[in-house]
Amino acid sequence: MRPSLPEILRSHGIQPSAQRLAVAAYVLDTEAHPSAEQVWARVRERFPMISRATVYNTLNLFVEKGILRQLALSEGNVVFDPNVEPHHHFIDEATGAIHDVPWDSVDVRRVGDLKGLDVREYQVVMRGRKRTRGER
Amino acid sequence: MRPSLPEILRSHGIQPSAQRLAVAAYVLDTEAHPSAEQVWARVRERFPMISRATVYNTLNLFVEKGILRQLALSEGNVVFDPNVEPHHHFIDEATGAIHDVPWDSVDVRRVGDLKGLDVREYQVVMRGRKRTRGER
DNA sequence: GCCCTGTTTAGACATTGTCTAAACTTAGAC
DNA sequence: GTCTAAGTTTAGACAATGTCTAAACAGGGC
Repeated sequence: MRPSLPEILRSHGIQPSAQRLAVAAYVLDTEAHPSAEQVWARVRERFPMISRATVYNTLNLFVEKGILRQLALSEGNVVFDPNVEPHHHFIDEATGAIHDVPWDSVDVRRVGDLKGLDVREYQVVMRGRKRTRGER
Repeated sequence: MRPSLPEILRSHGIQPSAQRLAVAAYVLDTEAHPSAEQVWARVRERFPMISRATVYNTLNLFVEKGILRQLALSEGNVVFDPNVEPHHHFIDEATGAIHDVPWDSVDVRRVGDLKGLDVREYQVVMRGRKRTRGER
């Protein structure tokens, strides 16, 4: 069973507040990889008085505390991902949608062998189209 | 021997002009992965009357015509790369510098096997530090 | 020379994000 | 319950990056 939102925040050193919970409720439970403006729009539906600055502050705080990851994959789109475990990304060229790809479904080798480079983390970024229907 | 700049532009369907050549002279011959503003600053040193809009137009045109690639790797930084062949990227966390990594120096397998995804292109994005001295 | 087409320009505008100072809320001490 | 200090939120100003527009400006073909 998943810990409650206030527990998740507290366990990462974040003091819960109504605004932070509202942001967390949306952003920790989406696969949509939303931008900051999209998060603001969504949260405002249920919490119309929340300010833009608070949403930005909160997202940055969550990233800093490690419950969210910030991604910049396609041009000019910074986006948030609640999946902080290592994984890859697939970008649908038709729609721009970003999908997570499980770590184990791709083999990457020899990354550690690059001379002169101390690679601390990596991911494969893929671009293409989602297949229609069940082909493959 | 490398074709002259006007030939490169023409062979990609771009009509050469003084401004386009000035942008090309810098951006096609750098490994620095500059942003649009950096390109503007650099080009202006030798060509002080060039406008910002022209630099943006020209870079977008070059990307569209395939002599330049646009990258968005680290947060909020859109950057240009004259290397349009497949290759990977390494981002130095200390400096933010982006380095090209040759395609063959990393093995990636099973990318084609992902079900539901038709992957048309991919790259490995690595983050870490450059090693000091000759270790490894 | 004169058109026509394509290019360049300055500045207005849009979008995304940060900063500031004041107002507000909370937790804990009393 | 009240007080205070610390932390949080707010609106709006500001900054950085990028696009758009309308006018000015080549340059080639006639």
